[in-house]
Amino acid sequence: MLQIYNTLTRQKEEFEPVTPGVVNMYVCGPTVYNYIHIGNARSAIAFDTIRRYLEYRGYKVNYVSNFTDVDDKMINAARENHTTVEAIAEKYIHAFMQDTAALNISKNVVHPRATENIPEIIDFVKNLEDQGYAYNVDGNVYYRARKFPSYGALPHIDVDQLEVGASQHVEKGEFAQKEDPIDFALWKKSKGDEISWDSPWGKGRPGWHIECSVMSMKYLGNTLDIHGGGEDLIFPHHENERAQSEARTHQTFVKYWMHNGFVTIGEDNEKMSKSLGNFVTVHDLLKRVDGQVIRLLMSTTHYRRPIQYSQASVQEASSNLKKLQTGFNNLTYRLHNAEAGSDPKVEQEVRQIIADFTDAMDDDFNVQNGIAAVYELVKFANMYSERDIVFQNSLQFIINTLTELSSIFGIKLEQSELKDEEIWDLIHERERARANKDFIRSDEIRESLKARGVILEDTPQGTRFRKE
RNA sequence: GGCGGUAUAGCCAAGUGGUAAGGCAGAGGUCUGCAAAACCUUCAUCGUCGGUUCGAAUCCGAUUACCGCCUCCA
Repeated sequence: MLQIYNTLTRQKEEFEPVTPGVVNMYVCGPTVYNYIHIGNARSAIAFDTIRRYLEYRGYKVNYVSNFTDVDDKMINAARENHTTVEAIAEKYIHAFMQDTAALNISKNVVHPRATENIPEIIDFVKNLEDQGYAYNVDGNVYYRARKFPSYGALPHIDVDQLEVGASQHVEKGEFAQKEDPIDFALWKKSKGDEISWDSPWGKGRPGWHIECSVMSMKYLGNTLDIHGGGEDLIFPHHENERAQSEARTHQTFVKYWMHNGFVTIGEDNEKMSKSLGNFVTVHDLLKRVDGQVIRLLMSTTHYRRPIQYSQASVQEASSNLKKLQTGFNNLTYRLHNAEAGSDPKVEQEVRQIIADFTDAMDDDFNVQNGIAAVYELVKFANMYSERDIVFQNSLQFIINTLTELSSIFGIKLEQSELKDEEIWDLIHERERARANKDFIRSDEIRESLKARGVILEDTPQGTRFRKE
């Protein structure tokens, strides 16, 4: 039984999607005014892993993640770079696709953009206005938050105790126009020559929250199974989405609200964020760290807990990735002299590990215990592949299982290949030298290949190689 | 000020009443021509104080520290 922690109820709940066998999930994507940092990547990775596990469990997953390609930050970035909002969006959406590909995030994602859904956004806002949930003040349209009875339920905030402006991020002028400080903008009047669209309220552009309501329901229906994002989105972003959407449809907007914890950095473990300026972009990190390492680093802490980013944590992830890859490589190497048939005890053991894995992941995606099961499998595989006699089917079963479980964490395991004939010649020459006990020559070859990134290891079954 | 989270070995991190999973790093060992890889052994009484209980990392109370949200944020 799969259980998911729901931010709304603050409890783990049994997972039952609206339509049996199908999961409609929406994950808030970035505002594309900059390269994504590893905090953004954490969110993308956490939900990609969740998605892959749901698919492993047999669900058909419809996954939508937006690009917010118009807002104040976009406009400012365009202005500072003397270019257009569209050009900024194109540049960083392209970078996003490259970065997430390097992190092996599934490409099977619908990526709608706010600017491609303006008519739908206007319709949505108009509907809220007609229902009395929204009001127009001089071309700015606001949502009447108190009219939505459960406003504050998702973040568990008592609206009357909200200390307005406590985060010191509110523009002072904005309050003057609103009926109530907690109201929020659905549609913003354009200032001067900013990017804008015609609307019933004059030229303007969408507010921050509206695009997610519109696009999620457009692609996934009125009730989403899962809506995810970083925990900083709980309030106001997701609460406002919920208020808008349920006011519009009078139906439950989301069954399971899921929020990931932050990536922290530095001695104080501060939240990494663009506004604090303490961020590391994925774009830069990929220049010196394998995407798979980042993927594993982000995959091995429970999604609701913070992850500390440091050199040490990267190093540890790197060691663990190597452990998986080497184990896989050694296992695959044994195939060449395995005997036909299978050992039922192996299958029994592996099935137990799979059960442990599934039990862990079913508990709100407990990846630490899930990955522990994978390490257990690797240990078992290492012991098995060193036996004198191994069976082909058993070996293949372990290989398939290891490949499948690792892929849920976005780790692609592959056997090293050597296409360079010269290297093969050297390997064969070394085998002859060893047979003649010419260890000087054989060590020389091993050293020279190591310098070229090819590690040779002698086993009772022959010389095994892997790429460093 | 309101709300929430976290504190377990050098580091990361499981574990919700019965005498502390796993990983990284370290130490010792086995295997090997030597290596490498792998395997084996070894390494903590759970922030502090008090309480409940036959028994608590796990429940209750208090306390300390750190982090986050309170309309920029994943």
